[in-house]
Amino acid sequence: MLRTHTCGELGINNINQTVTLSGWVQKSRDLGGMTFVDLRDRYGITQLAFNMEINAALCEQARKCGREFVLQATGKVIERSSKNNNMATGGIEIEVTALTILNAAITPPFTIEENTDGGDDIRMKYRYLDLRRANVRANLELRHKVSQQTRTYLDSQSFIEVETPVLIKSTPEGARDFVVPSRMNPGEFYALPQSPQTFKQLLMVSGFDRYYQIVKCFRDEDLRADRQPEFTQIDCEMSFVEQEDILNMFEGLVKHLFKQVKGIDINNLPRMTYADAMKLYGSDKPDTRFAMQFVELKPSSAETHNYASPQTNNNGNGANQIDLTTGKNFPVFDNAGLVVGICATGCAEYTRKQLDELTDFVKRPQVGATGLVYARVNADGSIKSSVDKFYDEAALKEWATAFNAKPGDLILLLAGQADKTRKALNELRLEMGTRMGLRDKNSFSCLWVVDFPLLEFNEDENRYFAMHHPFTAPKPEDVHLLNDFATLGNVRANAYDMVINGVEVGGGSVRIFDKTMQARMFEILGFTKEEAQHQFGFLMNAFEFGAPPHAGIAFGFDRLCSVFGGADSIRDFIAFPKNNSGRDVMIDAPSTIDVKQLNELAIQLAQK
RNA sequence: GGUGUGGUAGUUCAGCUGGUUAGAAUACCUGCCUGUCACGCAGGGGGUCGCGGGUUCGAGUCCCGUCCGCACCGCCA
Repeated sequence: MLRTHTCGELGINNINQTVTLSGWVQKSRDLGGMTFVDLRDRYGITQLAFNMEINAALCEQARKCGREFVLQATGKVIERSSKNNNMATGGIEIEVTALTILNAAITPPFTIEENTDGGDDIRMKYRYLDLRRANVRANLELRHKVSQQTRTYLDSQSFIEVETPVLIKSTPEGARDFVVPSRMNPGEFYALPQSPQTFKQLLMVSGFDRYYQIVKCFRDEDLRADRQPEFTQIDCEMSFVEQEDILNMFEGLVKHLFKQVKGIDINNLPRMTYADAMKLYGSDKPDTRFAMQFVELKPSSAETHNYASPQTNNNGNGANQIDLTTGKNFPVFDNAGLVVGICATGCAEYTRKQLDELTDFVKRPQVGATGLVYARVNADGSIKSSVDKFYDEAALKEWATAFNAKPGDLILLLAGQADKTRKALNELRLEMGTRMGLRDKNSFSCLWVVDFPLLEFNEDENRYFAMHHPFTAPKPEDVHLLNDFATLGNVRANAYDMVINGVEVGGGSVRIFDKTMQARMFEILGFTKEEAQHQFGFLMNAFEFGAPPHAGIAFGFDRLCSVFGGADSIRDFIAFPKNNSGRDVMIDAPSTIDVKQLNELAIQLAQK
């Protein structure tokens, strides 16, 4: 062993021991007569002390060691004459008697510190140096803990981990596949799995009634801060269960993880229907760390959108919807499919500039609103709005009542086509939450969103797509709606998402396990019998051999880790992530391959 | 495919309506310094202003094109 201890463990109790440490030079401070070197490894930093009077040659040697040199130092643990209470080992230092330079290093392109001076680009190019930084290392340690505790919990619940293949078959539904050419079968391709979905269902048919796998999945779609082309799922499936069993089992997993990894006890997860989530938050993944729920003002010509009436409303007070009948023909509102707003507590003092910023925010193409109407509730109870011309004091007072707005509050309203307006208000709500400091990284609000629609209509292709995936079972009470094209959009599924702090961390469904129903689903999704047989025949065949009722869920493991770590981006929870364009800038992938390889694969590149 | 934003020293950035020799901090190098821990002090080196074209007496700055980073929209069953 090249060390007796790590750089993070020595303290006042080790005084007078002779130890050997190995690690990297974090920093060296040359004071002339003496030199201090901070030696770093995974576990911490320990100060090495060199003194010209004690050993001049050694001190000279220490001076030559630059940042990131790899050293082995032997010496005596001594108590510091001036202690540093900011570091774990700050009470002691090593009076070095022997020093070996195990390896020299050139100067790194950025500082290896928590607050590095390096930008994202250069950090990714030298990711192996970036990973030396304590906070990035801590993220990977967190990831390790989450995976260990996931295995501990699922093992305790009799789940077994089964590996499924990575080279599988391409299917047209869902995300774009990454494909891999087959040398032995010229002209044919494997696909990398978007998820092990069909395999885990086949494992249910095989009788492995509790399966899980922490598994890499691949989707060839554009990236985001929270989306990578290869990512990791906690993939789970159970037999002989109903939706309720899944929700309880995996609520248990999340509670276990919060307790073991973060030391936090979380309450039972509330359940919100998809319809309520859309109506109250304009999103199927609401950030419930703060309320600020939507309140609808009903214009005379409101279009109908049958989101179920919510059980809760704004802070439990006020009406969630009031008639906008006292208006004096404010055309924007009168012609809108939906007038909906939020109440920002204590924001009545917002300046003109701030309100203009908010208006610009909602008018960005990514948000897409055409304008923003505000109403301030002044300290004396009077109301000043941007539409005073159209609405009298009495009408505005009705609004304030609907929003349960108190003096000092600010009401923000958007109007337009219903779905787009809800979506835009969702963005505004999150922006206000951020501005008002209501989205604390260290507080966690978890919930289940349930009763998703089974199908989603795509106007471009003029057909229905599975909102979750084609193996999701409709709610039994809605099955009759499948018989009429006009009511397909109203069919609800036994599908559920887990949402933490506005992040969809997991989702799943009760599956179809009946061949006839599965065939019917493929038919609704526009598959011919032949296509369905060709692509998913193996699954429907399996269903003929005694498939048990089953259901499952998959968690986005990288996202779960980033939520636990309080970060918006998943990249720093992945050791070697891809950049925005799907490139690994460190190894410079993807890359071209030579003609010989292409010939072996019987592939000819298209001429540009 | 689209929108926004950025690209200037090793690194992070400043650089106004175009106008002397492009700056700061930090890092790096040299010297001094015996209790530092963001050590201090003195000095020094370091630039294809992403790339290509254009306007102009003159371009880091203006225009056009292009490449790249980041964030977002579309997309992500």
